[in-house]
Amino acid sequence: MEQSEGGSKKAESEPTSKRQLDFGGSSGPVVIPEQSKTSSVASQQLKPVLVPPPLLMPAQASHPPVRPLKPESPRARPRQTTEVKDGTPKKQKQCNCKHSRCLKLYCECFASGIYCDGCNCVNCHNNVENEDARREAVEATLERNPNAFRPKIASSPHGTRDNREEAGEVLILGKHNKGCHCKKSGCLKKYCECFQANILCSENCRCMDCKNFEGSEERQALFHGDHAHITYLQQAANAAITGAIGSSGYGVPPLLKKRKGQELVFGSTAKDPSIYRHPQFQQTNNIRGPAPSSLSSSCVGNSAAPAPTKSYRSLLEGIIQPEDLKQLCSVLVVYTGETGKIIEDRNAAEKQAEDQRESSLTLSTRDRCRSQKESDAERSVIDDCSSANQTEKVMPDESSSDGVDASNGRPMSPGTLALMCDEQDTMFAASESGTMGHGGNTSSQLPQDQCMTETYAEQERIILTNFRDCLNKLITLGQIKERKCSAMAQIESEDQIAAFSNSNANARMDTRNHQELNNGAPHSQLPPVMTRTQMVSSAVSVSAASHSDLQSRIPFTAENGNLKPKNDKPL
DNA sequence: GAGTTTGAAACT
DNA sequence: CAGTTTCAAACTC
Repeated sequence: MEQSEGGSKKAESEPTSKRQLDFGGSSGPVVIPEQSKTSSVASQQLKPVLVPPPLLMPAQASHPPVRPLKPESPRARPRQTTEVKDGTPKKQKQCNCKHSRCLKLYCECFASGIYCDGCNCVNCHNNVENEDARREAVEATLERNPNAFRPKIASSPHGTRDNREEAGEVLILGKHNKGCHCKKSGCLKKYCECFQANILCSENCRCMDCKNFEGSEERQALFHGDHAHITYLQQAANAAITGAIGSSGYGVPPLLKKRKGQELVFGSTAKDPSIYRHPQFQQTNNIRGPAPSSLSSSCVGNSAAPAPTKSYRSLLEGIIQPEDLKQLCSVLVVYTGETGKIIEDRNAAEKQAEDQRESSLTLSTRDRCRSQKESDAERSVIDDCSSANQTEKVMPDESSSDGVDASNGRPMSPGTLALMCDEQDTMFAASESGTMGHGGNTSSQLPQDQCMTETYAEQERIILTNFRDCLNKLITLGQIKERKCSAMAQIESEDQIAAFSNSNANARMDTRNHQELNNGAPHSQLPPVMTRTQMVSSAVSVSAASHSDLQSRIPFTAENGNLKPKNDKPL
């Protein structure tokens, strides 16, 4: 090992000026200004802080992992932690390295990209005076791992903001890039980098007997009690961990314990971890909490398969994607165009009729009644469309291809425009121009204010009614999926128990089952699981069906920007 | 504060 | 890439 070369206890010898340390090229750290001292650390010089680019977010900033905002172990040695409050480091960590010369990632200062300063290390080379050695060490480290100085905690699109957690002043966002590999700590101690960074373990982790997942009773307890309570719960957690580990090794429940070189019985070979996103697939070891199932408790992963994601996932997550929403919005936009077309055509017809009658009468109440009747009829037609059983899909740009966008001069209500917010780029401008009419001649195309109001109301009613139906369909689909997941989980659990009770049993059956499930192939005992594509297709087809059905039922077509009755049907 | 435990990093 | 060793922080007593 590299050992002492004349202990240079550097704390007194080093300047603490900000410096750009060379971390080997563009990936090197960026100096951030020395933090102003706080009263609590007035006696301490803050180190020049160097963080790898990109600049880190407060909650995930340092590398190694930031200290949790809460809880801070009551026994934590005060001098060691980099307390972060409101993103402001209050105190720099001081390492105690003895054998690494502070030139390896063992050293938190070095790993954080900062010079040692005021540390208790021995034979430190992580200072200006040993810049060459330090640079070599940095290069060697980067050679081993190019991301060595990058943040370990990546913000995650799947990060969760759980109300309960937020209430407990804990923000759980991001995930560990490499994941932890804890075996004995239950990921509820600061040994665990995830826990230390105040994040949930993720599918990147290969930990055993993980309790650092959303819904974990132990974990929640840690974040909700007062300090004494936390201590008590920590002890309880310790007891739980100790007891769980027992003589049999890791705290994986016997039924679920992973045998070395063998897949974890439950779902270790699942290709799609999203299957675990259902709460019923989340870890519930020793938990009788929110998670309704007693399935897998271990987040033991497998190199071939990521461990389950442990944060709560909506039933519709993975089914409804942003693009799906966009599509749905597009469908709504189409409806807007269609209904606007209908209404405008109706108005035009009315106007024409009026013109023909000319000076005879003013607009009669009879027309009003007729308008109302028609709108009711149209609404019923569209409502009907919601349940149409078609599978045609609607492409987002279909509205434009139909020539039924707002550029045709159809009025759009503010509410409808709001619905179209996601279509701003392509739709909003068009709708604006549409509102203005061709050539911007508003007065010549728009009906009277009263008619506009009625038009808006009617249009919105139609659109929103249809949208409501779509949402109802989605709810139904989610419920279907929930039921299937529940059934699946139950049968899975029974399979495991049976497999383990049989000494010859192994994980292959479960593996196969999971593969089947994840491939959407029929489970031997289960109805086929609806895949995301199927769900989305179904959901979208609700809209698409409505749209296409609407198209076929609406007695108008848009040609050359003008509305014309289909088949010369009379209005 | 000494000793132990733990898990990441480094090494083989 | 898996197993082992080294290391320093976290933790216990």
